[in-house]
This record gives sequence, structure tokens and C-alpha cells, in this order.
Amino acid sequence: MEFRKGQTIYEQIGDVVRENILTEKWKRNDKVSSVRELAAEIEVNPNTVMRAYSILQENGILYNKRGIGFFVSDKAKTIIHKLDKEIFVKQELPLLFKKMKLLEIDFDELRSLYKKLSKK
Amino acid sequence: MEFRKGQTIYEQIGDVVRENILTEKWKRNDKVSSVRELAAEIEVNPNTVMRAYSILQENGILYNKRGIGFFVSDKAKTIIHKLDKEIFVKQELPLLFKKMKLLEIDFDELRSLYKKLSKK
Amino acid sequence: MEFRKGQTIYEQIGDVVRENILTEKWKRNDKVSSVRELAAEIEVNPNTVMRAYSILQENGILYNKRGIGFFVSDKAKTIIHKLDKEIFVKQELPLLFKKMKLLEIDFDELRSLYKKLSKK
Amino acid sequence: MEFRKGQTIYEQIGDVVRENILTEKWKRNDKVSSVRELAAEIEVNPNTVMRAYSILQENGILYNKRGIGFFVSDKAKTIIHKLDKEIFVKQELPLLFKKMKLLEIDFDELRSLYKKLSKK
DNA sequence: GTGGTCTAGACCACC
DNA sequence: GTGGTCTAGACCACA
Repeated sequence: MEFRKGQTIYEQIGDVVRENILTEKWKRNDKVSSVRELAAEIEVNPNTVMRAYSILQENGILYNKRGIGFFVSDKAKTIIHKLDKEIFVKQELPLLFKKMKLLEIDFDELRSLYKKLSKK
Repeated sequence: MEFRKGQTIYEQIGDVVRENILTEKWKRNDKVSSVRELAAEIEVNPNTVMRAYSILQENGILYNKRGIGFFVSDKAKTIIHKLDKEIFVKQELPLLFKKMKLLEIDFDELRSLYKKLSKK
Repeated sequence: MEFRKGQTIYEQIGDVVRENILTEKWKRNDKVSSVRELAAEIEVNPNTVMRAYSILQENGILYNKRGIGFFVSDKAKTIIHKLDKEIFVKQELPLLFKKMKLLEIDFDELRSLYKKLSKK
Repeated sequence: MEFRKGQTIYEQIGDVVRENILTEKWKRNDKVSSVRELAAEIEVNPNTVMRAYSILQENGILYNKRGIGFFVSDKAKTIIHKLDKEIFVKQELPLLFKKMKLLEIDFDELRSLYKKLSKK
């Protein structure tokens, strides 16, 4: 797996996990990949995966059975939706629109880019 | 001046300079603040400003007269537009649209958010 | 290690690294000395070594594994050859030949100097 | 006039002066351009030209008549030849041949490059 | 005054 | 341990 620089690896791992839960690839009370498994798969230090899981646990998205592994919590999807949407609307969108203005991209152009990119 | 964490200071300085050029606050062949001047103003180490300016110079956005200072290059605006738009369309927009899909935000909702945020 | 004056230290460090790669003292995917290690060895500030390595990384000669170190990239040798030869032929040779003309050294004399110096 | 970076401006000015003497564009006891004249012509600070002339004077290549200007000394050409050739053979050529070896350029290739570049 | 390089030493994220 | 960023402060060349 390749990581974007400018964002920490454990955050990007968290993103992938959240994405898998939102798309229901991982459903409620499913066991997620073990720390070592996932670490081996994406060629990353187990500590880094552990860190990502811990944060998700703090947020109530995963829960942990000692000695068994991490699982998707009941309200995981709801929590993610709420957290992510709030960040998206309050932080990311204003930056997006500001940037569009600077780059002289209007909403119609955004729409056409949306259609073009959606096809892929 | 205050800086966002999660992004390096020298990148944020570069962003501000580029923004000032795009908005024509600084026009072509204008002298920009000297390294020491800007460093004092935004309360940052001169080396950090130097790093930002050097990168802008490598990108052809600024140029330099020995012993005099840094200046906005002729093609600065064009270069910035090109670089930024490329990153925007190829990297940021796909992430945006992916996130919209995950969060179940459709394009009409985006439009209404756009109108709401544009008023501010 | 001693450095020539008239050229920056970080450039000279870069030269040494490139030379070690060309002579295959350091082969592809070898880990190069860590920033701190090399800095201590040649009695130079780590920042200076960092600067040299960063430039080599931008040129695609080195790559980096987070938290592990810098490594010789696959195409390092090719890239160095290409970059150095271009500078050599387009910039250095014309100056050389111009100087020979001024100093009234013809090509035969150059050949005899070449043979003499090659023996050492 | 454009200057190479990596070498100080006053050295490059000195190079031009020495070149003009070697090519007999400026002959013995000719008056050379005044400091201000030359500075204006090549768009450089008079101090910088002054510095170049002073060094040439120290080397016995120029001499100075107070209030009148700088002149080419009698032995200028001889001195330049001797100084430059010594540097060329003892310092520059060994570096050149070392670089050729690294870049795997043999003497025959150098000859063909010489012929090609001589035509221009 | 200007940019440019370098040092010493600190702190952070990551492995 | 690794790279990466940043600070404080120095010195140099050049205008």
C-alpha cells in the first residue's frame, strides 16, 4: 500500500478502516484484521496499526476483546457519519470553495469535472 | 501570524505568497518582503522563510537579484494557476468526490452548501 | 573530511554520494549512511547532510523509508550519468575548450597531459 | 551580462578581463574601461568591479594611474599565461580526467566532442 | 541592507 | 533508532 505524504500513516490507516465500515465491507460486530495481519499486509510497523486502532477505539468506532482482537462497534457507522460530515462541512468545504475562487473555477466547471471523474 | 498544524510552516508561507500573487496584491516584478523582514513580521525564523522562498524560486514563481531581494517573476501567476489547478483536479477533487459518496452527500446538497457558504 | 572552498558543503557531500554510486561502492537499494551517522563521520552538522540527501531524493537518486533511512534508488546510476553528462558536455566542455584556445594548448598537448596524468 | 552562479561575480569579471588581454582585445598599456563605465555596462555594483580590478592589480596584470584609470601592464599576458596554465594543468585537468573516467567518456569521445563543439 | 550557508541544539512523528 | 522541521545565532559575499 502506498501512502500520501503530508498526512501520518496511522491517520491514513484510520481512513481506510472508516471507509471499509461506511461501505459495509466490514459490518457491525465483524472482527477486523488483527494488528499483525494488517501490518504485514500493508508493510507497516505493527505499532503504527495499533495506534490507528487505538484512536478508532477512543472514538467508539472499534471495540476490543482482550486476546481476541478488534471489532466493529454497533454504532460505528453512525459515529463515523457524524464526525466526518461535521469536519467535511465545517472545515473542508470552506477551504475548497476558497480555493475554487482563487483558481477561478466556478460551480458549473466543478459539475462537469464531477461528471467526468464519476465515470472512471 | 498563526499556523495550522498538520502542515509545515514553510509550506504555509508559500501558500500565502502564492495567494498574494493570485489576488494581485503582489504584482509581477514587485519586490516581496525580504527574508528577515517577513520573518520578523510573522515571528518565524529567517531560515524558515528562506526555505519557502527557495522553493518558490525553484518553481519559477519568484526570482532573485543578488544582494537586493526576491521579486515576483513575470510568469508567476500562470505558473501558480497551472500547478495548483493540476493538483486540485488530479488529487483533491477525486478525494472530495469519494468522500461525498461515502458520506452520502449528493451534488445538489453540495450546491446548497456552496450557496450558503458563499454568502459569508 | 576536508572540503574545498568555493563550493558549498552540501554540494560536495552530494558529489561524494553520487561518486560512490557510480563506482558501485553503494549499489541499488543499499541503505546509505544515516544522516546523523554521516554527519558525525565527516564532522558536519546533520542539517547539512540532510540538505544534500534531500536534493538527491528530489533528483530520484535516493529514496526514503519512513523511520528507517535513505536508500539508493533503482535508477540512481542512470540518472546520475544522464544529469552529470549533460552538465559536462553542455557547460564544462565548452569552457574547457575555450580556455585551451586562450592558453594556446592544442589537442595533442592535451593528449600528452592525459597520458601523463593517467599514470598516477 | 549574465553570471554563472557558484562563482563570485568579481571572479567572473576578472576572467573576462584576462580573456580580453589574452585575445589582445586589450593590448599592453591600453586603458581599460573605468570602474563606473564597466559597472554600468554589465549592470553590477561599482564596488564589485573595483574588487576585480584590485585583484588583477595585485597580480601585476593591471596598473593604476591615480585619477586616470587602470591600464594593462607590460607583462600582463605573460603573467596570465603562467598563472592560468599552472592552475589549468595542476588543478583543472586532473578533475576533468577523473570525471571522464566516472562518466565513462574515453579520449576518443572527447576528441569527437571537441570537433563538434569547435564548429559552433 | 540583501540572500546564502552553516552550526548547535531542540522537538516531533514514525519504526 | 530513523527522517523532518524549526529556532537562534553566526559568518560570508554582494549592493
